[in-house]
Amino acid sequence: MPMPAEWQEYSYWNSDQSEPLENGLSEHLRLGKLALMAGMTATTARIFAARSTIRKEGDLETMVSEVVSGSASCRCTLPDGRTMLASILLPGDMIGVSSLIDGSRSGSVEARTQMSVRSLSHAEVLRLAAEKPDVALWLLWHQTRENNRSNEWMAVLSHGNAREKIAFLLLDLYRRLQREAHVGDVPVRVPLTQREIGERLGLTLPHVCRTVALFRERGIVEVFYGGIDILSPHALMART
Amino acid sequence: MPMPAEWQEYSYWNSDQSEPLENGLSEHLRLGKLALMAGMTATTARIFAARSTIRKEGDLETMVSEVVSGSASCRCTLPDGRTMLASILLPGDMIGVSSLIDGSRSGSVEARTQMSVRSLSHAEVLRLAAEKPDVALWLLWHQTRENNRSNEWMAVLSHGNAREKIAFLLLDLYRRLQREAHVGDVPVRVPLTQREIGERLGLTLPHVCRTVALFRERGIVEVFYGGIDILSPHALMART
DNA sequence: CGATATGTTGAGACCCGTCAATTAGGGTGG
DNA sequence: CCACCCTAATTGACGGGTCTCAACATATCG
Repeated sequence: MPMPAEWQEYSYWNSDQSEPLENGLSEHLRLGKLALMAGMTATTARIFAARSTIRKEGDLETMVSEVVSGSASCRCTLPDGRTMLASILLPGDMIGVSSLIDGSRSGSVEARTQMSVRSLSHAEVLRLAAEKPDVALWLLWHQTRENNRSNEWMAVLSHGNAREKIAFLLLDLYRRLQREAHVGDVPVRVPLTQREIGERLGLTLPHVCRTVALFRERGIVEVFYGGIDILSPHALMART
Repeated sequence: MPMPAEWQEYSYWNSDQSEPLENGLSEHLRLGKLALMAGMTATTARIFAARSTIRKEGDLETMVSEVVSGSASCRCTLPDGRTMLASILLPGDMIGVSSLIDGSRSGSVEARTQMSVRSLSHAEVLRLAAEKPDVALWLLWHQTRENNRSNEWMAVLSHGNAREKIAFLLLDLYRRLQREAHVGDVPVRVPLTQREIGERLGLTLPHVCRTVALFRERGIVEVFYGGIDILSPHALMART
C-alpha cells in the first residue's frame, strides 16, 4: 500500500484495540458471547420496518438486543432542544447493555432500514450472567470496548477540526461495514446523509457539504444521493 | 434556590445518573465493591510525590488502583503530537479497570499533588471476580457508569461552545470535589490551570481565559493563581 | 532577586455557523 | 408516463466564534 512518507496516519484514532489477550481471558470471552448469543437465537427475531421506532427516548429498556441486519440511529435531545445523533447501530452491535446494569434511560432508537433484531430480557441476561461467569465477563469486556471507543471519539470531537471529524466518522463506518460484508473491498458505501453526519459531529449541513466536497475533489470519496462512497480509506487516514 | 424562570438547566448534561435500581442489583453492587475494596485495603497504600509519574504512556498496566487522596491527570498524545488531558482523577476514582479486561494501553497518569493509591494486581482482581460474581457485577457497573459519563461528554464536546464546555467541566469537578469533602458548600476550589482546562476541552489558553473572564464578571466564579473558585454552581448550570 | 509558570489582553486571520437561494434525486398519486 | 412534493445536496454572502501570535502582568518558587 504505497503512501507518501510525509503522510502521518491517525494511528491512535480509529485503532482497532483488540489486542490478543495473553492472560487466557479470550477463551472465556468467546464462551461468554456464545452463551449469550445462544440465549438470543432461542427467541424469535423481531422485525422492524424502516423509519419505525424501536425505543422511545426516556423509556425504560427491558431487553438486551443484538442487531442482526439493517441499521438504526440512536438519538438524544440536548438541553437546548436540538437533537444529536448519538450513534449508528450496525449488524453485530448491541442495544441496551448499559440500561441492563444501571437502569439509565438513553436516547431513542429508530430503524433506518428494515431491521432484524434478536433480544433477551434483562432478567434473563442477569440470570445467565449469574449462572455463567463467562457471560458477565463478556458484558464487562463489551462495555470496556465501548469505553475505549468513546475515548477516541472524545479526542477527535474535542481537538479535531471538521476534516478530521468527518474523516474519523467515515473511517469508523467504513471499518464496521467492511467487517460484515467484505465482498468488494472498495468502494464501501456509507449510507449516511450529510445532515446526519452533521448531527453526529456537531457540524452544520453546509459546512459538512463543503468539507466533503474537499474530499471529493481529491478523489477520496464520491457523493451520491443519501450516502457517500469511500474510494480511498488510506487517504482518509492521512492528515492534511 | 431562587432562579430566573427563563433559565434552562442542563438537566441532561452532568446529571447524576445513579437511579435507584428496582431489580435488587444494588445490594449485589454494594457487596461487590466491598469485596474489591477489602482486597485493596489489605495491601499497603502506595504514595506518589507531586509531579511524579504513576504510569507511562503505552506501558502495560498490571494493577487496578483506587485513588485514596490527592489528584492525578491522565494524558494521551494525539496523532499530530499534541497532548490532550483525558481526565482528572480524584479520590474514589479507579485506575486501570479498562486495561484489566482488554489489555489496552491508555495514556500516562501523573500525580498532580501528593497522592495515596491502593492497588490490587490484575490477576488478583480477576480471581476475586471469578470467585465472587458480585465483584464482576460491580466492575461491569463501573464501566457502564463511565460509559454514560463519556456519552454526556461527547454531547458537550461535539455540540457545545466554549462557555458550555467550560461550564460543564467546572460543574463536573465541582460535584466530584463536593462529594468528597462537603464541608463548606460554596465556594468550591477547582484546582485546574486554565491551560489544563484548554487541554481537556480542545480550547486554546487565551480563549479559555476570555471565557472564564465572562463568568468572573458575572460573579459566577473567581480566578486565582492555579485554580478557580466556583461561587455559583447554579448560574453555571444555566444557559446563556 | 531571578526564573519560571500562570493569567491577561489585543489585533488579525481562519474556521465554522447562519441565512438564503438554487439544483437535483426519488417517491407518490394521477 | 407525467406532475408534484419532499428530501438531499450545493453554493454564496455575511457574521461570529475561536485560533494564532504577541506582548505584558502577576504569582510562586528557589
